[in-house]
Amino acid sequence: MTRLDRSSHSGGGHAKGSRPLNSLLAGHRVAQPRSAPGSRASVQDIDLIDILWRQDIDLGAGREIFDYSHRQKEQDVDKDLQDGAEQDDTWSGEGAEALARNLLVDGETGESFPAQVPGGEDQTALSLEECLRLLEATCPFGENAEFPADISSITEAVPSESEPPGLQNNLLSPLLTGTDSPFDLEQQWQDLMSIMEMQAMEVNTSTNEILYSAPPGDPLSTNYSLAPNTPINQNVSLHQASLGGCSQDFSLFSPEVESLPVASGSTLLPLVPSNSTSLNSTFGSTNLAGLFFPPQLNGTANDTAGPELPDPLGGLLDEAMLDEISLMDLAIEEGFNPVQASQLEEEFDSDSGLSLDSSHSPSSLSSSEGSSSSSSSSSSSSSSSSSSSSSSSSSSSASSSFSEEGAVGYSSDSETLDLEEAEGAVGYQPEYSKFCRMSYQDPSQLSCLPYLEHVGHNHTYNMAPSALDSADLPPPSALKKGSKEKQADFLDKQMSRDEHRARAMKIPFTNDKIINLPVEEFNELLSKYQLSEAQLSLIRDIRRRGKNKMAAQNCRKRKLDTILNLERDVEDLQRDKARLLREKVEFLRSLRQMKQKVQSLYQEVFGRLRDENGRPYSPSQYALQYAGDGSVLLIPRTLADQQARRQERKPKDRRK
DNA sequence: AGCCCTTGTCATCAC
DNA sequence: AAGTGATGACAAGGG
Repeated sequence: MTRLDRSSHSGGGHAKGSRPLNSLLAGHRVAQPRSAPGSRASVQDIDLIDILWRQDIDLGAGREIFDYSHRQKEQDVDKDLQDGAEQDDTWSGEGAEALARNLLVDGETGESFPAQVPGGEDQTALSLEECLRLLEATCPFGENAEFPADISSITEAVPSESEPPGLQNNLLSPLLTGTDSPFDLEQQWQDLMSIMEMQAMEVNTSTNEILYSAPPGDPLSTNYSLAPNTPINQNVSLHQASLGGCSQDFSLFSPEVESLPVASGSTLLPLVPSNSTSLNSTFGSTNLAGLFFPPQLNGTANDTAGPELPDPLGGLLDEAMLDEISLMDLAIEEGFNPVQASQLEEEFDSDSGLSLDSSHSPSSLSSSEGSSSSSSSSSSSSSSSSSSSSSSSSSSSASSSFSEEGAVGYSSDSETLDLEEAEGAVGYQPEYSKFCRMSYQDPSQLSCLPYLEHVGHNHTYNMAPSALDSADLPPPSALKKGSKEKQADFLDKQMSRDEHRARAMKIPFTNDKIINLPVEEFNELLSKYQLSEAQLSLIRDIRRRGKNKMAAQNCRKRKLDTILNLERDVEDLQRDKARLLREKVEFLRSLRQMKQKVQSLYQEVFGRLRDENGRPYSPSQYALQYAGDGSVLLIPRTLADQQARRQERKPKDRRK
């Protein structure tokens, strides 16, 4: 099924695609007087297509396009395409033919109605079920529908006889203004279109269906056209949407617009409307204007304006549209990939923790530690909290849990040691190596540190010689070859400056104790020995430096954790945003479909109604109204207008 | 030799 | 007030 096929069905189909509008219009004017009463057709004569025709008429397209006689010429589309001049004649003939077929033409709107079916009431109530059945029966949008090959025909057909001359070209205007849109918007929109396609949302199908049946002013369709390959339209719509208040005036789904793409964007430019009122003018003949347009849009409707039944979905759509646009923009900005997002969504659906505090964030995981700590047996006795942390973070964050550095005491709740793998996968080498080195600070951990680790970069000045002896023993081969002197040199190199100083000052206990003992025990230790002032001073410096060293390491770890957590938070937010965008698009699509059904139902029901004389009701004089109990009432338009105004005021009052 | 990274250290502040 | 942690800044060592 091609877009072309579908398009024909809606407005295009009626226009029989290629029929030049000027010819259609001319023919119409000649053959179809504004009022052609007297012609009657029974309900039986009305086939589903007829109903759809009327629907399309109500959609606001020029009635010429939808003339009944026109429909009969559907099969001649190809021929019409080939010979436009001939179509003028054909059209004239069709108009006459329409009259001959006893079509009733609305005096104001020019809509043609199959006349007459006995039994009609001013107040006609139909069950909702019945209406739905009718709707299903009329299920429009045949797959084989034809798309108007000549876009100009559509655009030309837009202006109808009932429209003010100056407004005849306005139907497409909002969309055509897209030529003014910045290129980036166009590009973004195209990107978005591709995204939509990737999501396999069947957007094209649903959209096209709507496109060719929905009234041009349908707010829903207006801003959410997902049909691809319509750069101009898309561009405009996005642009307009960004303008907020103007968004409602545009109809991306309007048949005219959708049919634009291939044909000619340039030719459509002249049709740009001057203001939003043009829409109402365009749709003046439709009784759906009120139903499918936000009330405010109907404010300037002329006498022939359609019923002003409030659109129950209008308000929702308005907000939704704007939000949607913004979301789309965001998504585009960030290169939202729906496919990836969907995949990730499942994986991270529940994971949207945004805590930036490394100490609390589940993401603050010590991956490097996991690897390094395991090798370095990092966690000392004081590394209390680390072990308890069961972070779920599988992310690549190399955030380190300081649990192994018990002495340091930095441990985040979320810290986990199972990040080793994740980090390795990520390849965050700097941190990894860093953490490996960091973990040795706790003397108790040194026993597990790889020997080469210290050889390469030994800053364990505060390590007690005894600890170094056990932890930093050279490889067996070295021991075999090395003499005691070599060992001494090696150990000497392994000692930190403070250790050297302590040895030089003949401090009677290890730096490890000096640094890690609690204050009370430390003081007890000092009291046990007779130490000089120099020794005491050195010991205090060693303790201070040792603690500060660990503090610095922790500080650096925290800093890295924070950065990593922030990065992951950004990723999570992007995923969430993508998911929300997808959901919103889905909701909007559903809403659009519902609106379409309601619209079709309205047309179907209204088209079948007949007064006591068997004549159809004029859309300009009557309107259908949904009752609270599910029934549908036929009420005078004046009454409907009043009610619509009332409902229009309510929201305003609420705002106040 | 210069750059970058890691680590230690100091100074300072806050608790 | 002392002890300790946190952190910016600087310097040294190593790749």
